Amino acid sequence: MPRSIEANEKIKQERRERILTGALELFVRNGLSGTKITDVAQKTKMSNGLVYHYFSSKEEIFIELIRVAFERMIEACKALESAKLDPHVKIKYAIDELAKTIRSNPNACLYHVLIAQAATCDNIPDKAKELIAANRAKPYEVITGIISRGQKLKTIREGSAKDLAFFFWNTVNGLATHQAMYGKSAQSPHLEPIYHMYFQDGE
Amino acid sequence: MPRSIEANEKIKQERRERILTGALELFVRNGLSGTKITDVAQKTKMSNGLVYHYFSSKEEIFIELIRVAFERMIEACKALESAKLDPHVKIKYAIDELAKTIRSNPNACLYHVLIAQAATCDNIPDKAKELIAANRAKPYEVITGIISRGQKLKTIREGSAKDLAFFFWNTVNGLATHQAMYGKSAQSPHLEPIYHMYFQDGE
DNA sequence: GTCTATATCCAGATAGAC
DNA sequence: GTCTATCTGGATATAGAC
Repeated sequence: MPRSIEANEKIKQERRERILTGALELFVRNGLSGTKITDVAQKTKMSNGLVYHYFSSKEEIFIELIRVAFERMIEACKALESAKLDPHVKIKYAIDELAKTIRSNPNACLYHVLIAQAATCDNIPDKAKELIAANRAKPYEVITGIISRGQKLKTIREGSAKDLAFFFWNTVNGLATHQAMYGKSAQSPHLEPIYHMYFQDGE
Repeated sequence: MPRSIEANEKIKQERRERILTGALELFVRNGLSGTKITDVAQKTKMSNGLVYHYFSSKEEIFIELIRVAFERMIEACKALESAKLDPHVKIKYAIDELAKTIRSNPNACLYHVLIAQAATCDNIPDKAKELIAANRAKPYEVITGIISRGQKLKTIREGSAKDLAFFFWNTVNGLATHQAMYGKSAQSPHLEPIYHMYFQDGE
């Protein structure tokens, strides 16, 4: 019965997805240790045991989420890096796109918050720490690089490019956290104040 | 023996302080549910049971920390509100003072982070939620008010005062989180980019 | 006031039926 | 593949000695 093997594989993937999506929201709201397997099971309408059929432990779910979060983040960074845009346009584009994604894609939003939170936590699996250590710098480097180039061209304000990159990601984290907390009901802040950090007036 | 009663009272206060300080750091790094009473006991060099002599539960410690955190925050807000400064000077002053405190006072810094984290969490005691609900808006209102007045005087950029206040506190949270994570080893970002959100060049 | 020992409970993870 | 029942460990909180 080759047909059913294929179908099973599909179910398997769908189940894993459901667990990951449900756990993501719970981890963001309650943290790793604050989330019980029972919570994940309830949220995904599965039994306790079934969750363990797809993941060998709660931590494994967490690690997988962190892995995917960085995978997407790094991918987006690379796309941004290689885009054919002037640096100052690129920065504005990055802000706008990230804000748009955060507002329209709850899942992507939660991934941002997960990374932000995980980076400040001590009691997460070693594997997750390794992933964070290995990937954390990349987004900062990309933004720092773009800003530096813009500064050489005088289209981005002078000042420490690293600091500007820090505030860039801090803004993104803040928007994501805000959106994750208040959801659609929240009025999303306008981004003009952020532009002013990077660009002269009239840009 | 009235002398020893007095002395005991002093010990009691000192012990409570030690527990609160130790727990604060642990809660920030590991979250409420990620922090075990044993961790608190170890960090404060007390026995497990002694901690329970001063606080009836882990959650009570947490609630007390949230209470103190807001108490200080609100106090600082009121002081700022009633200061005799032009609005735009006041905003710059607030940014500078908050940044300075965060950099030089690890404890104050952790209080900022605790509030920021707690506000996004679901699995905290009801009492803590109430405290957050009751106090959360105040700091935003204060900053929004100052900005509005500055905008009327044309010394602060136009735009949604609420949004500017949002970015204000997001910046503070980001600086505090950064400082709490990397401590003294971290290079603290320069604040010029932040000023640009609020003030025209040449201010 | 402080400690050790322990009761109790709950969450993570497994086993085995269906 | 899915469920229920259960084992096991560890964490909260308490009791009682000093």
